[in-house]
Amino acid sequence: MGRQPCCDKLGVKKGPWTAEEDKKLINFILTNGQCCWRAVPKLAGLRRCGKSCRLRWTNYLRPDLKRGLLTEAEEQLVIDLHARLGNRWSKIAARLPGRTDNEIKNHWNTHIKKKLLKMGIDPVTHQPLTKQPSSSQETSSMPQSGNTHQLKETDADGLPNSSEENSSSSPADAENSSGDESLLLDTICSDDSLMNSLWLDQTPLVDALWDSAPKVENTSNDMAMLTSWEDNCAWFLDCQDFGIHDFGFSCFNDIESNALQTLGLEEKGH
DNA sequence: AACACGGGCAACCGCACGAAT
DNA sequence: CATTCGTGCGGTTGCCCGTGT
Repeated sequence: MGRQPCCDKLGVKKGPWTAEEDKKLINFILTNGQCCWRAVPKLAGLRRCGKSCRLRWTNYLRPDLKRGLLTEAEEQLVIDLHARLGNRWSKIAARLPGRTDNEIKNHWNTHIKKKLLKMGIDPVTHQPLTKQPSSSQETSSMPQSGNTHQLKETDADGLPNSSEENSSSSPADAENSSGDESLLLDTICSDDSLMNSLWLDQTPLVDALWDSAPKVENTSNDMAMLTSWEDNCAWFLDCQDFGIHDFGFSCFNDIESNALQTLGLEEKGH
């Protein structure tokens, strides 16, 4: 059963988004909410694929996005989550409100991977790189095998069993139970409360994370979050001319609780 | 100053999955 | 139950920009 393309390729614009298109999209979403992405381009007056609109919104335009480089703490959390979840970027991103899977994925590929390699850690398996050239080749030349293996051995949703995880008794842990690995994790996870939250599958860990982050501009203040976003998207201020505050911008007023809710739902949903 | 190269990031592509019909 | 549709996800690509020669 052949799938139809998500949109007719004819007349669909591709490539970088213009400020004008951004404005149109955000104006539409704020007016109508997120529903039926396929219809969005038409209704919003965009010559874009619905998919493209969704991506643009989720990865770049969402008001609750935290722009800028990942903090040290965020990076460490990503490393640790990756050790548990593998390349399930959306799951990892769900643990870092304000960050997108794409952003994390890019950051992983461009920064963290190298960092780990420098530290002598295999970014795929999270095992210390072995000296034998053949085995290191093995590990790095089977991109997903390690991860898929890990995934199969974690929960269906890829998250650790709360009770078992604390005692590092998961198979994945057993797999990674070399001294070096625990040393790495110890180094990474020096914050006990943070790690407890993590393994207990509690979203507030991110708050702890942000609180512990040295240069966090938003101290769980949603307006601060908005402000930082506005700082990064000067044009967004223009959108106020469209009457954003009139049509439901309040939906972003309680970003943190929304994020927590969303995360809770997501975990149940997946 | 000009060119080549590499890194970083935004965006696209194709597949998978779940809901709806 | 089979099929269709919409969406989400992960991998990959391509462009832009900074740096080195």
